[in-house]
Amino acid sequence: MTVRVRIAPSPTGNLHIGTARTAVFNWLFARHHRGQFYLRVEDTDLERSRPEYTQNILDGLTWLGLTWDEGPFFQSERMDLYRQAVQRLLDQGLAYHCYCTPEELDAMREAQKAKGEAPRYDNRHRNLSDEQKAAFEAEGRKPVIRFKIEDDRVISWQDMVRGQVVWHGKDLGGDMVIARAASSQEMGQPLYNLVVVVDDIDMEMTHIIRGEDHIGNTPKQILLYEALGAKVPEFGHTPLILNQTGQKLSKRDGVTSISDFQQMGFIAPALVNYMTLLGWSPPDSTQELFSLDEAAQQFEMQRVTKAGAKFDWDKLDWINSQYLHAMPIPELTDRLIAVWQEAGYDTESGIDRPWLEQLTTLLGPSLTRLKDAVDQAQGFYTPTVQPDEEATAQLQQPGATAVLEAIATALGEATDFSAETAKSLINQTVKQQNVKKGLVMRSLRAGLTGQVHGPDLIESWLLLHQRGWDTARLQQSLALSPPSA
RNA sequence: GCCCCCAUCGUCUAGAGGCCUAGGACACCUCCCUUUCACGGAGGCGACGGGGAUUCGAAUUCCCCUGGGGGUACCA
Repeated sequence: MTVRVRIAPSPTGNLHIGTARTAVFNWLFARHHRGQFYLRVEDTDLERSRPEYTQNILDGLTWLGLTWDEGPFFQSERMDLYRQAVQRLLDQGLAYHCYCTPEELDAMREAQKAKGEAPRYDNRHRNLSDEQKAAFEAEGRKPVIRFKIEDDRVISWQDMVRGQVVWHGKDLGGDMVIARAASSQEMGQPLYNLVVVVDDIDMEMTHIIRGEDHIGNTPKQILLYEALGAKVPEFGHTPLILNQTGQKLSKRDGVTSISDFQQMGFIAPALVNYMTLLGWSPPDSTQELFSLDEAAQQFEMQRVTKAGAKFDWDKLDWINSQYLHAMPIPELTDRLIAVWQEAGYDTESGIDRPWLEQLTTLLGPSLTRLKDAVDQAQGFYTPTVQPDEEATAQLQQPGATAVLEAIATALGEATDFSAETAKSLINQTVKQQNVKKGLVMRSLRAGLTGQVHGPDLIESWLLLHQRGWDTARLQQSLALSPPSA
């Protein structure tokens, strides 16, 4: 039998990292078993669903590389199917019209709570007579449709990650609403639990892998599978991604949507790698860096953890940096050019590809996120220097001015310029000024870049020289430093 | 409140009765590399929530407690 799984996001927000992680597990499971991965957009809540969110979700999954084999299907386009199923349940006497008002239900639940009981629907309209129904209709009440859940039912399943799970019918909150209120002739909008089951049956899903927050829906859905005469699929409830305080990660926790991570400079393979590690580890658990395809080969639900995992920015950063550092220079250059252009840097005038690749080579090892390249490259896209506090202090050091003057002079006399030239200029200055090399290096860095920290000085100098900015910068820094004695 | 789930270093995890003096990774600390910063390399710090039970032997099995989380809609 072909394995068939799905990701079923609701377009009520951007692609959430929790949803994406569920998608990762489903994708890996499908690939591992050479099965099919479906994408279904659960947009039955017309009030909250928005097309731009759907787009964001599709874009996000694509960006992550979680390609789907079938879909996207839209539930909003499949309403007839759901209504037919509801009608069937009605016809079979497994569902019925309930005329309770929201106010009545609230009052009932309040009373139950006050008595220390679990709030639930007490099935009061399960056996209404025709007269009673007529009376409610006459009042203008519009009924919802409820599916019968027997209190004494025991529902259990073998969960792919949790083992045997058992629920009792009485804990399911009473007969459940499967269609919203509407006049009894029309039938209201079908609701989540019903719709999901109808689709999963129709699409022949074999395994349902979803977040643990859905575990309470599973017994209700199993009852619906039975009522609709369908085979019950396997279920696997994955642990949730938690915030710093250990609660389910939600939009209120700040950055949680995939597009935000993308925006911040994380790259897809790194993010997906990290999400996979949040709740799963390969058989060789010392291996932490792997591609989606590598993970798919080894993926098994048995290795999915049961406990929730706190989201850890440090680890994500580390993984992202590993990918960035391992990326071939041409590719990294392309990505950085995009980032620089977005930051408003002119990557074209007076610049050639080799220069860009050299700069990328210089900066690459210090990048954690692509966006880091904006700050780090700033000095290479600005003709002038603005020495910061530390650099200014360095320029005030005894002998610093003389050193810069000497280098500026020698630089003016140099005919060609290479790493060797730069090194010999430095050594020459050390001898000529009779100072420590450290003074020359630090002063030169301060004078050239305006900072006391940064990437390799010689390489930086080469890059600046190619732009023709080094001499002017030295002069500029000289103007700020005290005259040499 | 009620129901369900979970419980190993600060964090992510390995561990399916002896291989555990509990392994790896992130973070942190030290050293090396580097006359800067970072990268890289080598070390270090650091955990089985508590109590019973089973067993020759328990991080691993069972029970209780404690703690944490999820759910409890005419949302998904």
